[in-house]
Amino acid sequence: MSSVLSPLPQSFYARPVLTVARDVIGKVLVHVTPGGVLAARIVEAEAYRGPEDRAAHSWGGRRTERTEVMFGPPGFAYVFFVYGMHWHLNLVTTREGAPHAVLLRAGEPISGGAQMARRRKLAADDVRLSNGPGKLCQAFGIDRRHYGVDLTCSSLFLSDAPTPRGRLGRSPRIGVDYAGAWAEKPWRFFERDNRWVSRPRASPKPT
DNA sequence: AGGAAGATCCGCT
DNA sequence: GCGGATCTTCCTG
Repeated sequence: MSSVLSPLPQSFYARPVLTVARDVIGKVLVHVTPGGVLAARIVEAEAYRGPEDRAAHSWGGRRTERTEVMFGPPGFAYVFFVYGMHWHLNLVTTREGAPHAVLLRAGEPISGGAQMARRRKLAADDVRLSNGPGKLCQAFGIDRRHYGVDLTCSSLFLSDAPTPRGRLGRSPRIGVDYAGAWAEKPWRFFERDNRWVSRPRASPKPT
């Protein structure tokens, strides 16, 4: 049904970043490719709220060629490259001038599993297909070409959910230990008891 | 001009 | 659990 695979409007993104990060859990990420339609329920996401949030790339008002899209209107894709080999996908939120974004960290495949498996070199039922931000992008074929695309009118978009989400979990964000007190903020949201979540619980802290 | 670090993943122990 | 892979981006000197 094409009705369940239509882009959410800009108004979905034009809200506080923590609200969007929470509400995106259970929504469906869709990528229409020549090889077929890829779709996955988002089960894990994180909010990044520059310029005050030290964990955000837009921290301190850093406005560069890379972060530029975050300073624009909501509903666009912020795609960046890390660790020399991984791409990450963010949703720009809130309003123009507020460099806020939601990182999509994991998804549960519901369509196009064969293509995802081919890209990931795994079996179609392997949880490692998309249980992490880099894995999700590789499975979906997302890279620099998707930087700045309008998520309300592109082949890449977020669709409303055909099924309700499960219980919501919260924890500190992953991999931002360098951010001091900001690293402790519980700005990671995930669907509890879903096996596609990258880490079921918050990572233990050293004493 | 140079270098350090990174919103990670994978394979091995 | 640990370290290597791999390269873009940004800050410093």
